[in-house]
Amino acid sequence: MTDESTALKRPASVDNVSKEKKKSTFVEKLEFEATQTQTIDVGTIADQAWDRPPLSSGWDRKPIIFQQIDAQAASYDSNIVRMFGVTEEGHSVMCDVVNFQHYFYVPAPANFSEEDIRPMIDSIPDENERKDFISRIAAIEILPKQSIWQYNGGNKSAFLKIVGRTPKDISYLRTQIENEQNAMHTQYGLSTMTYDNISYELRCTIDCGIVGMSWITLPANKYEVVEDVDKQSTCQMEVRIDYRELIAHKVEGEWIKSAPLRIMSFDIECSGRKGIFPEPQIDPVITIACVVQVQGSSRPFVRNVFTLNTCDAIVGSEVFEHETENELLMHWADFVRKVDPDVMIGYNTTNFDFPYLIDRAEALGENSFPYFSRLKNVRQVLKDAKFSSKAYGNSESRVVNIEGRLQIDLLQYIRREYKLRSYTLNNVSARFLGEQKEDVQHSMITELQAKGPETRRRLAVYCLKDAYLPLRLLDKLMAFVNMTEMARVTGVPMSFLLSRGQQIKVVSQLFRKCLEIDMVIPNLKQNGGSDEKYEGATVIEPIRGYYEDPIATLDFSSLYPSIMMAHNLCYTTLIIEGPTLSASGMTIDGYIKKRGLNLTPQDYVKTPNGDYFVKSDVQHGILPIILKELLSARKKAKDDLKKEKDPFKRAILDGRQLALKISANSVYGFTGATVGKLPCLAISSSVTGYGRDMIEATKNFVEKHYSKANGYEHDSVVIYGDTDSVMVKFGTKSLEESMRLGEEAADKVSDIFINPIKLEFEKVYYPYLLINKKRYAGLLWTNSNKYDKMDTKGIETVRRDNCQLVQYVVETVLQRILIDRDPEKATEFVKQTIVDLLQNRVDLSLLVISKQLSRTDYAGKQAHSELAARMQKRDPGSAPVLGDRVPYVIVNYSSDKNYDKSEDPTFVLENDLTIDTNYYLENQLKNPLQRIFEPILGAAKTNSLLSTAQIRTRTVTTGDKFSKFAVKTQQCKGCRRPLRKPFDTGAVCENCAAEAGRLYAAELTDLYDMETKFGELWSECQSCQNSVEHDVICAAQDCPIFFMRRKVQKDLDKKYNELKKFDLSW
DNA sequence: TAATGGTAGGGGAGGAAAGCTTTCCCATAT
DNA sequence: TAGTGATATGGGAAAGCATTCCTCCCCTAC
Ligand SMILES: Nc1ccn([C@H]2C[C@H](O)[C@@H](COP(=O)(O)OP(=O)(O)OP(=O)(O)O)O2)c(=O)n1
Ligand code: SF4
Repeated sequence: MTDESTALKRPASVDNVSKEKKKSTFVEKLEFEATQTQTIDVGTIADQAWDRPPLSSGWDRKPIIFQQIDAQAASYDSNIVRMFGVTEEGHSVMCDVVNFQHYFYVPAPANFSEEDIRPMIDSIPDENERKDFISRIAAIEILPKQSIWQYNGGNKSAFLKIVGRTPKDISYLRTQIENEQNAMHTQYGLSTMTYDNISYELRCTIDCGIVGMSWITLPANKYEVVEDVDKQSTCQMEVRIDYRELIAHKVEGEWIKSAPLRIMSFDIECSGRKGIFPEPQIDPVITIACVVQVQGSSRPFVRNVFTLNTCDAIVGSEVFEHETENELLMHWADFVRKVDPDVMIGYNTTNFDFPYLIDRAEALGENSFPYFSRLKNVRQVLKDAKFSSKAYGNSESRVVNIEGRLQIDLLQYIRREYKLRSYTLNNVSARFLGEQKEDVQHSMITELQAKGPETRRRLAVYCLKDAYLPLRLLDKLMAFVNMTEMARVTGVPMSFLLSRGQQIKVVSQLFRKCLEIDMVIPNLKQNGGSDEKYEGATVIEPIRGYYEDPIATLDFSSLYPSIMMAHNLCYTTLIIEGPTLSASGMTIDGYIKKRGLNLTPQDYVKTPNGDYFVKSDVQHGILPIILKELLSARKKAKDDLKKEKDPFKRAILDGRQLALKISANSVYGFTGATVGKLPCLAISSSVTGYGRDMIEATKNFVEKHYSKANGYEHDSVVIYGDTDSVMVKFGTKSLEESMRLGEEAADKVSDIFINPIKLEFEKVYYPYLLINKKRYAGLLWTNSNKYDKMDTKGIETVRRDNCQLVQYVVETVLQRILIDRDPEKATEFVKQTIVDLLQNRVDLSLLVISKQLSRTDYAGKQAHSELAARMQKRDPGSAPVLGDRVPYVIVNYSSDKNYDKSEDPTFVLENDLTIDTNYYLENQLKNPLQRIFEPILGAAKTNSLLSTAQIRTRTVTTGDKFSKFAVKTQQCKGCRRPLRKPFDTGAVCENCAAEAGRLYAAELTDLYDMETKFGELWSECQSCQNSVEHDVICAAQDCPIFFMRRKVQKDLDKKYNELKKFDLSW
């Protein structure tokens, strides 16, 4: 779509170039190719350096080899599967996979043959219904297949494969057959149980062996080229191929490589009214910035900004100015089509940028705007989507279809992969990129936009920076690489990784494996999901206390997956569930005979849970195979981790192996998911049953073997253990000795169990503070020379539902106790902190608590949910929504309920509300500290440290108790006596008037200190915003600097006023 | 055309329930 | 405006309060 209407009013003016001499450091960072700043062709943005490489002639007679980025059924109503991808040279490809026919299976009735098919269908009484049925059928075949329940009642081997054309046909046919009233069922005994209904999005890719982000070869002469005039897409190559002709490459050898994908990151700015979040019906889009980079390269090759109204030039970036918003939007859409990105990324693009652009264009009546996908005639529309899972929480989003372009919203990725207190771009970039990001409020954006080309330039630079950050995050977090790996290992398209859960990954793998061995999966009727729970793992009752001897930790590696592999637990190997067998009153022998199964007692095992499974030499389970693959991918990741030295990269690699571990554990979880596609509690509860037996056996073995009775110096004690681990006190004081015993014990225990079950000696805690189940801390040693780090589990240092002050204090206290071994120093620190807190000297940012808003219908009132509701009333646009974390502080208020006292930190700053320091002492600090100190100092000392009375005396003696009243009743600056209004006009009372000179000087010093402090903060912000010539306008909620700057500013104002009073009295 | 891995567990907060004390009202004795 | 003895005592209901227990919720360890 060429677009003459997006004429640029004016190329970036030449005058402005001179200003570039004094550009900020950020802009210099942005600068990469001076040639790119030349003036731009008016009217069109064709012929740019960013065009894809031209096709060589005769390409259509050679094989097409490309990396596929998205392969999904084109629609519910068609049998075309549409693939988009990129070749190694960077050519864009769209390939329609044709002739694929969707299908499902039904067990054939007894003694059924080809000849019976027609009469059976003819038995449908209603003529229209029959015709409808027949018209949707493409074919029916009788095929030998096994149900995955082969031993558990489903030992049919002949299946009818019902072939339709489109997913819609299949859905119709299935509904007919599953209906118990249907004549084929009542007259011919056709089962109403259907098999192999996988979501149509995956069906074809599974059958073709295509996994997410894999390479495809379209052999020469096997594909058909779509002529330019008929092209539906904007891709360079548009072809069609029969699904049987394409070659899907396994991800191995050379096919591990990646195509040069184009990633475009963008960000938009909207003007807003004061205190109101921008609304697309009213508030215009004023700036859009884009940065485009090839995956894997280190430098963007396009940077540009689309502005409303004029804007001064920016070195290293193109500036496109527009007179109207319509032009701006249309020009941007045109740019997207021209630069043709394979991947579009940003921060919160799913819930903000894309919906805003589309809604805004609609509000402006710009109907031709929402066409920036790779399909020319497909409109981009918004659809509401909900996601709900225990692990990822509940959330709502508005998704937009952009055919052929992957969307990666970094916010969503980071939310899933990293547990953070706050997910604002400011906080995320501070954490991962080590730099604060200034945050400009919407009313300020409006001001910048209104003033002139220079401030608009500032806005544009700000927007550019925000557009570039997601790219840097993508790179630094290796998000694209990790997602590619996950898509390839689990087989799902990359887009599923952010929009779907764990189930779909398991389903994808399960169906692939079943297809290979001719097995079919029943479609269980969704019976509303019974909320049946089963018994999980054992947590050994801890022997609580503070241990100054080394505690060795033994841990089964990948416990549940290895149990499933060792005992061959799978759908395909289940003979019968324990409860069912006992209900029937039969013995297992009797049952096997009755079923006519050819199994001897050596062929199967009974799990601790009482269920029976066949051994792997009879039938090797599918789940164990899947697990093996997942674990080997994990092992690779763990090996990379071992090699890496850089701490940040290690953290990233750790995340990668963790994601793979969770996927493996989710295979177990999937069998226990009663609301899932294929629950099988026999498997999941057998797994946990084995696990319980194993931890018990391990504990017993260790305690029995390492005992005086057995010739050792001490009796060992297992002081704690959770699911797959035991913490052993061997009794020795020597670190080396405990490590040696740990190694040895791990080997001995491993020998008891079947492969691949393995107990590993992991680490020694020394010293070790065991507070409670799932709560402990200790110094972690993996070698006896130097401890690795302090490790804390479950306690406040790793939790996000308290304030950072608590985290900081607890962390410091633990360090002083565990590392310095100096509890005295720890108590001193606590005392000082409490004094600081009660005297309001603790920075507000340390007092912010945040909790996730995880539902819409809370049963009771909660601090965070009530605050969210109040904020909703103040400004609906900026209030937290489902799935967001709500930051709040507890302030003094007339109610004693926390849900009344919670308040938005920014609101607190703006309205000068006072913090309820007592809450932070009593409800935040006290209990966690008590739990730590008590095992070490004893109850008496701890109580005296933390008792209210003691704290009060300590605090009062330090004075300054009146500071919080200072605002209300004016006091003499000298003696603090309340000023008597008519007599004492100035800052000091009559009595102190003589001393006024000295006091004034003291005040001046104070003021000077504050000004210095403010100056420091100010210049910190200026360096953050990379400009010393501009005022600081940032209001970043997560930045501690912001809070300090505001507080000092307020204090300064107060001081000025006080000093003014001196003037009066003199 | 729905889709959502599992269980165990600590700990904070709110709110109902149960228990205790105080207050109030009434009947009765003097 | 109509009706008025005064006082002490005990019992029981109602009200107020503190405590306990349970449930919800968050987030974490496996
Ligand atoms: N997200 C998780 C984490 C754990 N588990 C279960 C299955 C695990 O096998 C078992 C033990 O958990 P670990 O955290 O010790 O993890 P693994 O033993 O699987 O891996 P490894 O110990 O090798 O890191 O708990 C689970 O179901 N889901
Ligand atoms: S407050 Fe200052 S340091 Fe913090 S993000 Fe804003 S500009 Fe940067």
